[in-house]
Amino acid sequence: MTGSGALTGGAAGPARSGLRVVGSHAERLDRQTTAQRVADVLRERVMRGALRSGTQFVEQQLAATLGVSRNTLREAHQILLDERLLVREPHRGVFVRRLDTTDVRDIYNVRRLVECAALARPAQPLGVVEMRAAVKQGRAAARRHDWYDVGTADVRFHVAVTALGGSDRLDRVTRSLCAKLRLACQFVSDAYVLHKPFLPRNAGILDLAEGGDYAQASEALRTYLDEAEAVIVAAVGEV
Amino acid sequence: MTGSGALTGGAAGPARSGLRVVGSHAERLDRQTTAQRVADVLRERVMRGALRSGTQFVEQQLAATLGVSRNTLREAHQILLDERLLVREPHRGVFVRRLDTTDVRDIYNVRRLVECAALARPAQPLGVVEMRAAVKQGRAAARRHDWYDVGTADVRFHVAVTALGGSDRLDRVTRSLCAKLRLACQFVSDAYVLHKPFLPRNAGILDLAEGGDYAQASEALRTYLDEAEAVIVAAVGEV
DNA sequence: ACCGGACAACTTGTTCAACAAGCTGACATC
DNA sequence: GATGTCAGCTTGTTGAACAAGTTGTCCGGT
Repeated sequence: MTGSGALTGGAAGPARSGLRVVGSHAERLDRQTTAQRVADVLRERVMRGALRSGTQFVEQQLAATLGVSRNTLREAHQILLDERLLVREPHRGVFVRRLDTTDVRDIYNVRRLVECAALARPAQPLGVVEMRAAVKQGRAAARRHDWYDVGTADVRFHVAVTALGGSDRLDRVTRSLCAKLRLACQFVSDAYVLHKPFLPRNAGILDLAEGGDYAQASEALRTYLDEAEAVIVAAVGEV
Repeated sequence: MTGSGALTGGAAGPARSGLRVVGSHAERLDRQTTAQRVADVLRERVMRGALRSGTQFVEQQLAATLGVSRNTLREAHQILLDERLLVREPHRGVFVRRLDTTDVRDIYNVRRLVECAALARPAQPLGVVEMRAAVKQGRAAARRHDWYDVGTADVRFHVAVTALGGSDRLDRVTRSLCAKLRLACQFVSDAYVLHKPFLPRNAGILDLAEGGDYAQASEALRTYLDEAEAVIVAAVGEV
């Protein structure tokens, strides 16, 4: 161990101290393996756009700078490979995934199906409080002109919408799709254009949901997704 | 390398010879890494029920019998871990996942959403030929009393249904959920009870779809899923 | 008989060094 | 200009080693 300490990334996650009320039947302790932490660090870098689409992860070099062994790094790669943030070309290397317009359209098709269904017939209406928190976080980030954080808040909002449906698995789908979409965000010339218009939209959807008008909220969400798709498809298409 | 040859699994996949028309922008060659092949072998064993839910994968021993190194085996584990067929308890080991009734219900919720939507408004109606092939395969397997293969055909049928929707990502979701459900099948006392009643159901859904009555086909599918859920929940619940 | 602590055996977590397999680009050849 | 060869580099895989953590056992104290 070189002790470079490159792994002391950021916050390890929300609300993690002492004993946890175990969700259903999951991990007992939140201790993470090194490979998972490495994956977290790399995921964050990729989503922030620090590693552009298409750049290669060179094992030896990356392992050295992160202060972990090549084997451990490879385990981390496998995690991100499965999340489809990276792709592996045998004997050539792993690369940050490139999304094309087909990918973006497919992702939005799935999001329309999943999110709109959850919002139209919510199984856990109490989830709106999380939506509200996300809107608040987004506004605060916008005031700071921290567009990455605006994006994070947006993801949080849409995961919250999905959570209304009460399915852990669908939550994971939305989270994963939003993460992948961030790969495409780097093609939008400036983040301002990408995120700003969608803040009031989320707020509008929240209002409708809080008013109990889920049908109309779901419609508004569909419009949101259509427009977001158009923006990103345009950005990706002109590369 | 011990040369035990334990990895020479089964068919590497369908329709793979010579040059392929590259799907969209994916792998150029179908060459697999050793870890992937190991993962394939283990996945097959788990789904066949050869490794019961809860059994531990002991690394040293398993690596030896498979004729691969511990590191490679760990990469394979990571793949199956990502697919959530296995769970890891830090410093204790990886285990074949155990599904509870909550899991089963959630899985069927997602399947209802995804499959019924695809069948109700098919984007690629030509996909029915694959559905038909799956029904045929299922009947043939039933005549042979090969209930595992009946299950495989059933998965194929429902993936085909999902494929009508035209979304690669949703296909993967269905495939993954069906794989996980197989973990629960071992709790059904005999496979006959589990699979036999659903053969004619699939055939009925196929008839409706071929007749162009997608709305009613979708309804029939929903009924199918409701009943299948009940059977498996009952089996898992009484353990 | 019950409790808690020390301890040994074992498994997983991680690293390291080495070599085999396969890709890439440069150079030589026709 | 097209093709073949070769060296250099990166990834794929292995085996051995040690650190860290878990589990069960033994033992003395009460």
